[in-house]
Amino acid sequence: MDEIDELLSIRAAELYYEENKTQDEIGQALRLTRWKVGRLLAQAKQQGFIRIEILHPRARRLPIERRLRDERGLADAVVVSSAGVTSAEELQARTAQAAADYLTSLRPVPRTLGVSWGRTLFEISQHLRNGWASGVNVVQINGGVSLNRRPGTAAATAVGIAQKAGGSATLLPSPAILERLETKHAIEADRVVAGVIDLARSADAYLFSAGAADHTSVHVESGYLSESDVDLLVAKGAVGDVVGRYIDSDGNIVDPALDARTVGLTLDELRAASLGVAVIAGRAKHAVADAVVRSGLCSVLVTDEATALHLLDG
Amino acid sequence: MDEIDELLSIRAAELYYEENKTQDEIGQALRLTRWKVGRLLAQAKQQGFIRIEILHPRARRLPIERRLRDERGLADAVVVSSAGVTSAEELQARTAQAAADYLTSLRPVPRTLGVSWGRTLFEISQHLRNGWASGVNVVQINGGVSLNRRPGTAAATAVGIAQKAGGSATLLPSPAILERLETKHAIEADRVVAGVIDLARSADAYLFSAGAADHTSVHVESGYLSESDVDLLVAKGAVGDVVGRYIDSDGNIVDPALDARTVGLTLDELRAASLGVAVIAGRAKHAVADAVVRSGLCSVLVTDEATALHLLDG
DNA sequence: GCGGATCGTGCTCATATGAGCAGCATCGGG
DNA sequence: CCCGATGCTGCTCATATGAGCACGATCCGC
Repeated sequence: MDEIDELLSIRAAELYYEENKTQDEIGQALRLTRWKVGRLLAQAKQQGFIRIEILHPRARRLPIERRLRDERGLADAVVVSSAGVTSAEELQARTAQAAADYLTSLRPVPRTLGVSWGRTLFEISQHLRNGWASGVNVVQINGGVSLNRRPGTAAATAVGIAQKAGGSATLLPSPAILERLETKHAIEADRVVAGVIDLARSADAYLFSAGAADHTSVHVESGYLSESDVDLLVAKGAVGDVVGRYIDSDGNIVDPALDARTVGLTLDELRAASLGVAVIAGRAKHAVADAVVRSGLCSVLVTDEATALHLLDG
Repeated sequence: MDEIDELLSIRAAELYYEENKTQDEIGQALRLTRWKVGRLLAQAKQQGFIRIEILHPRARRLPIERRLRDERGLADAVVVSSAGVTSAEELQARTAQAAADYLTSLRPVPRTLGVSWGRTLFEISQHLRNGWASGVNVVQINGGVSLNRRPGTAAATAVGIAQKAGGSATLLPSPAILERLETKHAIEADRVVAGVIDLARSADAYLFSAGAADHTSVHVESGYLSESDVDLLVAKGAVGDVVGRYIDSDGNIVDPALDARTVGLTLDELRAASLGVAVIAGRAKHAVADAVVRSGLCSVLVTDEATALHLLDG
């Protein structure tokens, strides 16, 4: 397109989009035929001079979702728009809302839903509406008794999701990570715990998030790991955790010994699931999100625009 | 619009604008009639959920131009888009380009064009194309012999504009501001000077900018005023200058004594012109721009989006 | 200078969209 | 409980837009 056509296409776009003239009227104004105007507008669009944004907290970015499906092999993806977002909290809220919406629209409705816990999951539970489904049994897929602060959020999350669906929750009565391997084996040998884990393995769908490998992690907050433990994991290449298990950028377990002391579904079990919905948002989680998607830990990803673009460009 | 319709309108907008589906297809996807979809889209637009931007250095904001004409009584207005502008220089360049475009498209082509001088005018002269008009006589409307730095830009501006139009330039051989009133009278009495000013009074159109009342002013740079002179003018309420004459926010002369020593057209002569094009852009000039428009110094304004919005909101 | 290839143009025709209207549901006052 | 007012729905019809095509201009190699 030459200079003169480029300028004309801008003039045409102004009249078309800002003054909502018809292409015919624009043609008269600029002394062009309406077909020429149509072509100019098409070119302006195609060259990216026209930017159309949907400004709404619930807005999604369908073209990016499509690319995630096509280029990253995901079964499905939900990407919330970052347009107009000012704080990390707002982004987190939008993503949680989108995850809640996705869960609500799932067909067939899962009879058993395995869930992890953490800030993201808790927020999703709060964004779900009463009656989002009926008769869903929610089961925890990893250990989650908080040790110090915010006791019970893990339980509150699962129970909240279940109650709002008019179903029941099955809690995993175990710490996330145990200090000694023997204790972990003993806990797993417990009839109740073993039963819950079996139930978790049989879930129709899983909903989980991922944590960044830094000091803000819920595992540090909950007392399962110390800040220096996390530093050590980072030194070994950890980018974050999924259901309490720390992985590197290829999705491999960073510290097998630690992993062996972690209660709940293994990552391979999660990978084998037919429907695993990961909800991961925010700048801090770009690296984990990448690892999760690359290593096939989820089949569905709910995320924000910036994280999605990171996955696609990287 | 209730919550559910709002959400639907967002979903519809996503499919319509991002996936370019037809309203009918969207209807099928969302189980709505195509009329409902059309109404949802109209609502989304009307409620401002859809934002269409034209991203191009030459893009204008026609709705704002219309408001300037309607609400501020201008005969015409040109507002350049600020979208994607990163520096003040870029904004200045866009505005100068727009002014050059406006001048080029002026019908009837002015036979005599009165111009001021300064950074903005110089930039406009550079953005004009060779042959932008034919046979325009350009005449300076205020004194403009630079005293120290950048000698000759005032002359270069007028000559440049004239040459590119295949016409001639008539320079006003006088300083902008004289130190003594007597000298000013003497200069004005000079046959050549008086002739130029008479010619300037008879111009068909005027093109001028405005300066901010601060130390970056060309009058300081050129040595006509000291920094403390400007401080004094500001203390008296000056917001900026037009053709070397400092005005307050109502467009009144701030310092009549200084004004009497300033050579060139008076503001009242400028106000009486049938076509006066003011080109004013940038954050620093919001206040002068306001004064110029309020007091009717120009009939046409070329400016940037932010300045225009300032004029409309204030 | 000639003939083919290429491109842009303005048409025809099919499709998509918007305006306006009659029918129906919903709501609140009598 | 009834009835008119209100607002939403899905239609008809007019208009705006897009797809595809035939024509003529322009460019380039021979």
